[in-house]
Amino acid sequence: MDPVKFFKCLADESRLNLILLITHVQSACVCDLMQALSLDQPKTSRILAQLRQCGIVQDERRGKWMYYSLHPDLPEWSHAVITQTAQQSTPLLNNALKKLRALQLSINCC
Amino acid sequence: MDPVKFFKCLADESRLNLILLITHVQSACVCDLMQALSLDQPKTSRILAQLRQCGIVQDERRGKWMYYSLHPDLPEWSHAVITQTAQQSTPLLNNALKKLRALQLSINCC
DNA sequence: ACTACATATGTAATATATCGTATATGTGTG
DNA sequence: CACACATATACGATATATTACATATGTAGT
Repeated sequence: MDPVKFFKCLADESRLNLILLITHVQSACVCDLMQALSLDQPKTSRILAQLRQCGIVQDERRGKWMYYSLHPDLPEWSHAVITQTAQQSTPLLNNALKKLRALQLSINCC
Repeated sequence: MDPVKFFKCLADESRLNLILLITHVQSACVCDLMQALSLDQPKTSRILAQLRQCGIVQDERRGKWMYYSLHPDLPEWSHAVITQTAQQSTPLLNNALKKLRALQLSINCC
């Protein structure tokens, strides 16, 4: 994992929030993530693809849905950076996390 | 310290290497840093200004020279991220660190 | 005050990243 | 196989970041 590429992924509000949301809930589908952060679908998908290419997340298909989670082979140092950061809370992230958890409990989708 | 702004500072090879060099040697002047990384003077100075504005480093004048060091008020989480990353070694950084230490021992400047 | 040296900043050109929109792909269901 | 839904990608427009070069500022010594 190249440190510069890694930090570029964290250097954008939407990307960072997606990473932190996934870190908090272990695994989530695109539709829940985009709703939680009020992002549009192409943007969400594009960002997740970027994070996947970088090795930060992995995807897994379950029926129609794609589930994203932190990549299990993430080097320890980068994993540590992410968990350090996940403990920092911003209003936006807190709010999104609350929404995401509610979505995951509901039976709407996924 | 806004996480996104912070990670933007780390998301560039020159900026990251400057931060990591400073982390390793505690304190260094601009001329030593630019030589160690083979960067030109305006670029080095501009980057250090950027990092200062972001609260990552502080500067201190000693005669003609400006010394840069990590900012003492850096929040714990960002300090942890930097030290985590500083333990990762890349050939470029190792080489620059060796050069920087040699420069700091010499009596050429500073 | 003049000079040499260390560092900082202005500015325009260029490169890079991001976004919105349209469209494509993949999956399950009738 | 037609349709609905979830997700992915292509592409042009726009914003943002980076660089190179010139020049400015600050400091010490004479």
